[in-house]
Amino acid sequence: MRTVNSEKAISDVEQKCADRGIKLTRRRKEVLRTLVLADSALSAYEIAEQCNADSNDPMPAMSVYRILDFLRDQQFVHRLETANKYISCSHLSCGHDHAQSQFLICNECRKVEEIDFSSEAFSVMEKAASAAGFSSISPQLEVRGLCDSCETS
Amino acid sequence: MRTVNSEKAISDVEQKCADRGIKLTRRRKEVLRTLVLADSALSAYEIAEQCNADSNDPMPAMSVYRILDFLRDQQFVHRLETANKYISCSHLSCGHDHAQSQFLICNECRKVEEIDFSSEAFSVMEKAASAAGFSSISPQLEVRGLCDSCETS
DNA sequence: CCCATATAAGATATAATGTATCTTTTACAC
DNA sequence: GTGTAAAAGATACATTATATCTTATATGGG
Repeated sequence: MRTVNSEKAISDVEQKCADRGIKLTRRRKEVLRTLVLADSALSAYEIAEQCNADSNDPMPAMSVYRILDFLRDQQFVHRLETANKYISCSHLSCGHDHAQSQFLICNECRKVEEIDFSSEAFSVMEKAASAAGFSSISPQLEVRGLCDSCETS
Repeated sequence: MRTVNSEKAISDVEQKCADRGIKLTRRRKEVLRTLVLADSALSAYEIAEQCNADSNDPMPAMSVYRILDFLRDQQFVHRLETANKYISCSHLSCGHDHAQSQFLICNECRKVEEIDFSSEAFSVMEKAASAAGFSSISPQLEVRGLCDSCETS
């Protein structure tokens, strides 16, 4: 569990919500905390399960989906389209915007790294896309692969 | 419907199967033909539906999944992980291998283009991945975006 | 303080996608 | 023809997600 900066991340999110005039309700905080503490990306039903493990007030899966929509709108959480799973943004405590997000996903251990590709890589891709008749490309990119430790083992 | 070279593509696949000593059965050919004729990527259940529209011998969805596994093993078909859909390989009639496949997917009209990124783009990404602790990355890449005609409209 | 309103959450049903497993059929070598 | 292996059929179920209607909570204006 990534406990070290978790509470700071959550209070930073609370601050951001206050700034934006939106509410980080108890339920929303539960979902966010679960994702921030998780070692890996979680499915919506896994999130519900983990929330319910710690609490006697069960979180229905439907609420998780609604809350994930909210958290994604606010860029606190990302959806990994290739995995049907959700992960907290790695920039919860940063002051600036992170419109772009690129993920490396290990096919073996499912570890996920959120990285920043160089703008060079992005412009190379945009050029290729443009040549193929695509005028713009999404800032979220998911690249599957093998992490170093899974590669060697 | 992309009828022009469809029959050629299918007979080329038949030839490849013969060369590889594997069977392109009637059912497998039905699924492949459906994908080759399709204007867009299809879900497994859409494939079943389309096969059944033309035939009075119903294709169960489970068979579609099995056949898709086969066709993907043989690289005749790709699975779009970000869309949970399947699409025929655009190189069915090529003689050489296509271990790599990159897709541009329009978020608006769902059009899919299979392209070849420059090896330069790939090596830039590999470098970024390596810096983040990933020793190898998948040759299949899916990039979402907007195609020219959806962008302008 | 109380009510009206809006937002959030709860509850239920169901759709869409995919896997597991066992049985039956078909193709093919002998 | 018969035995074997591959393919297809059939059934059940798991997982992921959406639709919709109801109930609860918060918040601002009288």
